[in-house]
Amino acid sequence: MHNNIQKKKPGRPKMTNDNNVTRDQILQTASQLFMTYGYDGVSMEQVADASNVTKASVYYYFKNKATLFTIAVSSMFRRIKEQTDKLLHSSKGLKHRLYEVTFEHLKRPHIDFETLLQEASLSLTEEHTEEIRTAENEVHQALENIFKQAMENGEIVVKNPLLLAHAFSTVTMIRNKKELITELGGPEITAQALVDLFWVGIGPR
Amino acid sequence: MHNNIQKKKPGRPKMTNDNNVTRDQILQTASQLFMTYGYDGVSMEQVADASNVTKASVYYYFKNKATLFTIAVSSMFRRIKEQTDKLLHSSKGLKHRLYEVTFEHLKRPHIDFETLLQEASLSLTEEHTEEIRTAENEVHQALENIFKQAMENGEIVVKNPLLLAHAFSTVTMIRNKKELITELGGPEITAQALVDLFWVGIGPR
Amino acid sequence: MHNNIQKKKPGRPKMTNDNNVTRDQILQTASQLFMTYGYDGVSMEQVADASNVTKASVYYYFKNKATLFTIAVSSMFRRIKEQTDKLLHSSKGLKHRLYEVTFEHLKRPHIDFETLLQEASLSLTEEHTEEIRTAENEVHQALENIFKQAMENGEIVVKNPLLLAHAFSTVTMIRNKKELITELGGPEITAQALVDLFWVGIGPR
Amino acid sequence: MHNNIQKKKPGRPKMTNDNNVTRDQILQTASQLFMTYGYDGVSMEQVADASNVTKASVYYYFKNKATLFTIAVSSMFRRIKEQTDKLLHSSKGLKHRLYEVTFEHLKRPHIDFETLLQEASLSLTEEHTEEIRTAENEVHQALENIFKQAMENGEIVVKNPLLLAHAFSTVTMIRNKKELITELGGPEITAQALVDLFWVGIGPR
DNA sequence: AATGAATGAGTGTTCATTCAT
DNA sequence: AATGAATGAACACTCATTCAT
Repeated sequence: MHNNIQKKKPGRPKMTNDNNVTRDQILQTASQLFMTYGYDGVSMEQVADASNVTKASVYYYFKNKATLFTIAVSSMFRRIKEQTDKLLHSSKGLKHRLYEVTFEHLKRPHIDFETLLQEASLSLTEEHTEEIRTAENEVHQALENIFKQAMENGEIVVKNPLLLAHAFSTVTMIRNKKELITELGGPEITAQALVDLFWVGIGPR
Repeated sequence: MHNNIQKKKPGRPKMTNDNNVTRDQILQTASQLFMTYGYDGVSMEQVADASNVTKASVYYYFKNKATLFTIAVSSMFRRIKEQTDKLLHSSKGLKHRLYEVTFEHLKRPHIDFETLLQEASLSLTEEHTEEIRTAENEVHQALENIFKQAMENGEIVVKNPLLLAHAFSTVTMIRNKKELITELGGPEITAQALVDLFWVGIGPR
Repeated sequence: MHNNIQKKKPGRPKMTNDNNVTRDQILQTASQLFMTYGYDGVSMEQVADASNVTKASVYYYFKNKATLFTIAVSSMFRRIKEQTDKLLHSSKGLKHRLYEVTFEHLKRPHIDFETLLQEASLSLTEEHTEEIRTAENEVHQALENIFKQAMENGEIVVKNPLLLAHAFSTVTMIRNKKELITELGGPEITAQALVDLFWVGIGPR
Repeated sequence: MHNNIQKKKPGRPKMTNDNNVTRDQILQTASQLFMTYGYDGVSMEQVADASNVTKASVYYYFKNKATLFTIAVSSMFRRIKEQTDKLLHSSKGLKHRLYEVTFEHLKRPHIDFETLLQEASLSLTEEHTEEIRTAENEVHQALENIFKQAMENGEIVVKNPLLLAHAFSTVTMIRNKKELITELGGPEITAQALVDLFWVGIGPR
């Protein structure tokens, strides 16, 4: 519209959020590092080096380590939630879908969220923790939704879908136990066995 | 029982490694701290202060932090193993015994062993890790034995007792999630619900 | 006087160094900040933020922090000198004029010039220091002129007007000692008492 | 006394406060540096280097920079107070004693206390500031006592000894103005002239 | 004219470790 | 057996400064 006189803004144009390659690079690098080595196990210099920028650049984008951690972990949770959500609309049976979630999980290297959070909590503010918890809950709710859907379909019989979601996401934490997984015959077989265990329980028939 | 009679030895008792009150004090303090705050989250000074000795004294008894950690964690595992072993000889049904193990677990504050180990692993030598793994395995074997016994009694039907032991010890890690536990109605009810879930599985009847 | 007639020039006025609103804004903000928090106590980012521009803009107008400081402080000295000069032509008695200078001083928040300069001196070049000294001297000379005038009028009896000027400007530095000023009954009374003290001395009559 | 069985304390004997050469070395070095370059102008590394110890050693004795500053400045004030107290009992006339105080002051290199404190105040806690203020007040009170004594002796006629003490300690701050002092003929003459000025005032006779 | 991005050098602080006593 | 003193290496964070746009 000719009414909108577009005064050219002075100065270097700001990168949009979607188009900030450096920031994204740092974020992705940071998530991986934090998931692998924990909060204290990762230094800002490590993050910088692995992102091919300087330490000061990391601080240009993120106020401090706690903030970087919070944003990195939260955005990772959101990616997981979206993956899980997609499964909700899959046509396959629940058992197979659980297998897929478990398998994805066993492949990725990471440490226990809960422990990670507790380790970091000394350095985080209330708001940081809250933000992460919110993102984490979204994952659990996505999982809970899958279970609810299966209940309505008569696929499973269970009382407490929320506890189920937690238990399931926890049980899949048998990871990094490389020796055990190898002993059992690799990630595929382990995933299959875990889901089976979960599915039939251990009580007598 | 004549085993329990503590005959007081004459003369000044020799301070052996097993009979050193200061060393034990440090060890116990250290385990608690490591379990609560992780490896990096605990400084040698903290351990010293909480043990009412000086930092240098801690180094008098333990060569370095990695060694202290290894010994502290291993001896803690051994204590847990003994507790679990006692359950093996209990006359109660398996389900109740699982409930007891789960309940004990939910009460104690601690972080995920696996994560803890991974966090520390940067500082540990091969031998350290091996020593801890050995102690940890003893716990799992004790648990596995309970499951095996139950299989022989016909109490449960399951294929893979080792995986079962791991899965069980992992699932009980729904701890520190105070909010979830509260939301579900406290540790007793949560423990009961978890065991139920494990017992009957989630598949259709 | 025809000198004062400001003929408005035709056409778009050229932005000269003296007629740049952004630059002036930065300068004024900077003087205040430097006077309040000292040289190291003020960062270029603070100056930029308080001036509603970006850090880079500050560097567009001023080569570096030392230059900004020099220009900001010097121009502030020149403003003070002009105020002091006006007093020279006042019809009131010297004692009252001293009271006014002292009172103005006690009201404004600022730190010791000398200390400020010494703190900054590590970062300043010879020329910078020279420029500030020159501006500062002008203030002292203005004050010296007031004293000289009073001597000629027979208002005061004193040997060394320059030392007097320094001593006076120094003694008025009893500021920021809010507690003392409050204890003595506020800035007006303190100003009066200080001038009195200076006027009659402390020796026996 | 033979009743006091002196159990030899284990470990390296603690250095008493009077006999801790390293700590004292750091303190003295720090006072000088802070007085010369201000709070921000002195880094912990500078202090360490100038004290011939490592940075970590400085932290062994002083919790942080603010604490080091507080203790260094306070103990310096206490040394000054003791010097001033000695003058109280001197048999010489007040004018001569003032000359001595002024001369001592002009010789030593330092920056304005008030400004120094304000600069540091951003980093100091309430308690730190309070501690320094207390030490500073002791100096002023010692000075006030000298003036009171002189009043009782009929040596001087003045209304407000506390203001006088402040004004005097402030006026002696004409230091570091090396050029001025040189121009006037050296510290001795400057000190003499300042006291004269203070003594007779500037009003007409 | 004005700005977003990026950085090198430095600062305060912590911590595991050593050593003489 | 136990300790005070001392340190090197690392870490989180800041800041003055530069540069392409």
